[in-house]
Amino acid sequence: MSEQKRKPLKRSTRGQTALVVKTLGKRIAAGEIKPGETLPVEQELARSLNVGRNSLREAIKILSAKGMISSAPRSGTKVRSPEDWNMLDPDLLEWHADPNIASPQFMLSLTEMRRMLEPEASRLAARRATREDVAKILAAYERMEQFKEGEVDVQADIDFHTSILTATHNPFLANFRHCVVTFLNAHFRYASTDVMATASNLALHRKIAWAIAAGKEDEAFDATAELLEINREKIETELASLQPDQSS
Amino acid sequence: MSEQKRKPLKRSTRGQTALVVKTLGKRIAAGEIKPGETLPVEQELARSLNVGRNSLREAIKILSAKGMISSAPRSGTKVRSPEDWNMLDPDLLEWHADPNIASPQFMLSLTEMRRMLEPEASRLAARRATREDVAKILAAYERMEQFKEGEVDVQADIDFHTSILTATHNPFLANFRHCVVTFLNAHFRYASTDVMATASNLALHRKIAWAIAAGKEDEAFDATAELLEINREKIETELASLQPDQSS
DNA sequence: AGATTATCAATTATCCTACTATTAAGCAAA
DNA sequence: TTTGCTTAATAGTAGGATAATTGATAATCT
Repeated sequence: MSEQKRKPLKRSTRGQTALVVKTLGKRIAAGEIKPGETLPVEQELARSLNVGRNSLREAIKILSAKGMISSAPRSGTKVRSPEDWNMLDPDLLEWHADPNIASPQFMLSLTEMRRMLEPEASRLAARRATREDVAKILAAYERMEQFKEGEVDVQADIDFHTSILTATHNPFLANFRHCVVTFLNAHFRYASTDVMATASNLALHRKIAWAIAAGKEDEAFDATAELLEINREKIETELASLQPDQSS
Repeated sequence: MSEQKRKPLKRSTRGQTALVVKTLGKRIAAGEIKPGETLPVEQELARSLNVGRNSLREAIKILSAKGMISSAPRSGTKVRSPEDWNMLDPDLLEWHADPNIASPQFMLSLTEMRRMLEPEASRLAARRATREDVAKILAAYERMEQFKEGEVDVQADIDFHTSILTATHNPFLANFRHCVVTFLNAHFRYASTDVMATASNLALHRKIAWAIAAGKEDEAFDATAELLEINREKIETELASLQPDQSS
């Protein structure tokens, strides 16, 4: 028995912290652990999650950095109020977009943000895009075009809007791309694909790309506003059909 | 001396991690440690910062959560490209607004965001504000009004704009308050106070508050747009005077 | 009795040591 | 030059010990 390996456990030695972050983060985002509630004490929580105390603590620190929880000696670790959460953090966006968690309100709020930012972003892109920026936008559009009606390349759509945001050369707008990515991925899961893959949808994207490439600021703005307006209407009817009763 | 306590070191037992986060975060934000560069190995870095390895690791995890660095065994911990940083994180905003770090470009980008979001936010506030929301907005305005010409209550100004963003009942817009807070604080440090404490500035704020309270969406939008437009012009002239040569 | 102060105990914060798994880099063989 | 193996450097994980903070409780004083 001297050669006994004695560790048949799968016990991955890597990614423990990230796993705990995701587990707790999703539970909190889902409201499973409510604001104001106190988490179990370190030792107990670490044991129940099958990780060492260090891994748990590092996960706790990460969630604290995202504004979801706060710790203090003697008081324990508590879930903070949702208005303190950094909702624009990529992880929080992803967790909230989870099919089991995402609310219509979440999607509508994202849509509102897009309608405020993206038309103006297209205008700025038309003003400031470099040759490389324009090339990326056009390349993304061409990938969208190569798909037939009824099909849809979400990644191409994402790249299209992301490259426009990047072309504004405004770091905050560029960061907003996470919202767009989250929204489009979630929308793709919900919506019937024909919503995104219509000929008119493609035509509008082309109009935007050309306007930016030609430096026509107003046209870029208007076309983007039109695209998002159409999008908004579809979202609202889709969400309304998902839960027809809205009156309380 | 036999009773020497042998711990004359200040060695605070609290806040080590937060201190390391701030130290490294600011260094990275300032470009002192450049993207792609590798940090010293854990042991060495912990020693040079006078903290234990755990505290350092927790700080590293927090900075990773903000997108500033990434770690891997054998490769070390590297500073990521700025486009990966979560610029909307409150800490990153604060670090970048540091007088020794903040660039005119940073302030202009923030101004751009404000001009895109806040007029529309005022419109939404006019549409959705509850009685409590309106009360907070009016209270903040009254505090601004109580100051005489030439003086300025930055906190009241911050509360004014924050309460409007909250009144939109859009969690992403509400989160944008960190940008406004950062901007106003930084602006207050830079600008001569008379820029913010003019009678016309106050009058515009009152117009906004009343429009929201009365539910007049278009008026709220227009007044906010006007306020920010005036702001933008002042910012641009201020920044231009700070560094008159822009040609390369 | 009511208020103030002192004590206690629960909990996180920090530090330390040991061990593991990963992987870049160096080296040898084909 | 390419391929494959070995090695060593590094972050990841674990668990224990101690310190400091602070909410709760008991004790004391007015």
